[in-house]
Amino acid sequence: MNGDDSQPTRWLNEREREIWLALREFIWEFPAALDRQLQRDSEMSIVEYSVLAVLSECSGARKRAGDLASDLGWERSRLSHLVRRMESKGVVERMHSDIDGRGQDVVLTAAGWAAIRAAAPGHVTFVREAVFDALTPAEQDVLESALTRIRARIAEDGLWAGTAGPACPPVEPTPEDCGVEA
Amino acid sequence: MNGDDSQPTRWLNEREREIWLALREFIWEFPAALDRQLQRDSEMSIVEYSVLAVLSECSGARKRAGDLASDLGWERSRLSHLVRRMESKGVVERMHSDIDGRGQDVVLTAAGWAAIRAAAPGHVTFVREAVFDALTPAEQDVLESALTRIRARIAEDGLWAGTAGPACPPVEPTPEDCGVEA
DNA sequence: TTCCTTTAGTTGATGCGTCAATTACTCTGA
DNA sequence: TCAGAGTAATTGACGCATCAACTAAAGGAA
Repeated sequence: MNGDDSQPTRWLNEREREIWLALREFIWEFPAALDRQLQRDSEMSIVEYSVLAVLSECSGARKRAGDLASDLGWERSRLSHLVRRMESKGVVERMHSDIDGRGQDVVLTAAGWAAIRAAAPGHVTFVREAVFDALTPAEQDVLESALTRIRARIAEDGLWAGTAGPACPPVEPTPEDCGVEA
Repeated sequence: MNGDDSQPTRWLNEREREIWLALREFIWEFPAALDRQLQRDSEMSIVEYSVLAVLSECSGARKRAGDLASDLGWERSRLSHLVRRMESKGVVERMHSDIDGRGQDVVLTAAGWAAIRAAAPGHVTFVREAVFDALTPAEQDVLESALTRIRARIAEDGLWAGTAGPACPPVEPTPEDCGVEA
């Protein structure tokens, strides 16, 4: 796909332009809006939330740094920098792995648990009200299918990088599972 | 909307979680994919492209910095930093305004024209093939309507910042309009 | 064991966006 | 005509992401 000069460029028509502008605005503003909601209500960024969320879902609230990075679809170094900053805020800790001398585990602290438990309801409510309450189930299906097809097209071209993993847990964070007091 | 603790949080169910993960991945990866395509094929970023695109569509390929910033939905300072970098690459120039001593006009140079004319076909083709060729017209309508409603919901909450303007011209850049040779 | 390769994670340099402060100019009203 | 308020744009500091080294440990083969 693309890179073929033999055909004249098919420019967008008026209707397509409208749709494209809506899509374009959406992809720039929606992530920023997620960030603003969390910053406003919970004083954390969406990326910090993502880390806490993934940790809260794994047993012992503890995970190898590399696994965490690949769950999130991030580079190791991005996670490393972020974990350092989060450690200084006291929401996570680094502990060296029992099984691999090179490894570092990232662990949720009690403060981290408190932070994710406080932030999750507001975040999920925001997503539910902004997205799910705004769309019928049929529209939700079309949306998912459309986005998935767009993704597949771009992946064919080798331009879809990440499996920007789970994160933003739609399920309730349950410290009990991990032996940490709520 | 939001901020109401009186009702229990409505967590996402399995189906909603699936949809949310698809949407979430999409909003993080799609902008990055646009950037990669332009970087790969035209050695420019999507934000540089946006500036060139807006300029290419205005008469004289020249526009007040402030107007340009608001067209793009950006802060003035972001544009100022970017224009400085682009000026050093030779694709735009700054000239002080005739009508307002405080003002600066940003002007497309001949090299800037060449750059946008070379990049636009590939970019538009990428968008067409990734988005429009992947969706039926009915799906395109649902998509636009869904995104617009989500946007409206978030705007009610005061969390939708920008009118991330036009940019990424779906129409062919035409230097003739501006009295610059192709 | 010893050497070599691979892997885990960190670090520092760089680039970009945001925010607050600053400069320079315009506009308004006494 | 001049003081004060408002506006246009720039600048510098800071936070975060990316990339290219770099350190340290694991794994494999002779």
